[in-house]
Amino acid sequence: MQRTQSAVRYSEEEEVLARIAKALAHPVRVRILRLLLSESCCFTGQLTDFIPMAQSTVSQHLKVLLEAGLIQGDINPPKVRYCVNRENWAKAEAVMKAFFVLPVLGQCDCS
Amino acid sequence: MQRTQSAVRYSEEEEVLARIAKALAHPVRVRILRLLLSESCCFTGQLTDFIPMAQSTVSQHLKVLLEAGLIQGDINPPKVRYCVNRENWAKAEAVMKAFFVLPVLGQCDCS
DNA sequence: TGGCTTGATCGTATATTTACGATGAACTAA
DNA sequence: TTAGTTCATCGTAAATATACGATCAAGCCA
Repeated sequence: MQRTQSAVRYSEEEEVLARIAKALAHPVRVRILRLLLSESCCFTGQLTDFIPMAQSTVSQHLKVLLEAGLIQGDINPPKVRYCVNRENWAKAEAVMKAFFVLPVLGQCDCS
Repeated sequence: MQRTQSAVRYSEEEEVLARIAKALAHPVRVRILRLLLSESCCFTGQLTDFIPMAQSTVSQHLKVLLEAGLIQGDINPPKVRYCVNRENWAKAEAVMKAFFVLPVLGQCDCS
């Protein structure tokens, strides 16, 4: 059994899926995405009305989603309107689906 | 705009999805799951042959997946055989699917 | 101009994650 | 019993994530 490291290289799929998952890995970001998805259109700082957290914290989570490409912002001072990035959202869905579609093969007598 | 906190409560769905996503949020864990899924059956420490990391680190990642319920281990000393927990895997797939199935509603003129 | 609103960013504290080597526990084989 | 194998756990270091208040920037309105 190998016991030391030797430069880990991940495949594109591994990296991409992990990156998407990381963006979804906090309940507040899940909520933000659901709010953006369920509203008829984009959203603004009303987000902070639905999310009982400091404004700066919400902004930080928005940044994470933004950097993951899952949302985009329309700067319209003094307001900013956020919405789901449809293209990347579809990509994320496809990546997730492809991952879960892998069948659990064969029989296994694990306890 | 709200600027201070006031006890954040998340819905079950928000918590569950974030928990699953967190388990998938590292490329090595994605790889481990793919290995377990693609092999005809369970797996053992051969994992460390496919993953160039310290054995203790792989074990740590296995623990994360284990605690998320995505895999299970069959202790068969001195070996341990891991496999995907089919039931929870199906649940995870359902939760993910339900999340992504939310349509991106309406039109949006975000930049 | 001065003050208001919105929202990002900064500085900071704390918690969690990630990685490693070393060690320990459990069982097998000699 | 002794030695070897497999794998978890411990201890630790470094990086990242999370949350907050304070502040800054941009634009509005009076």
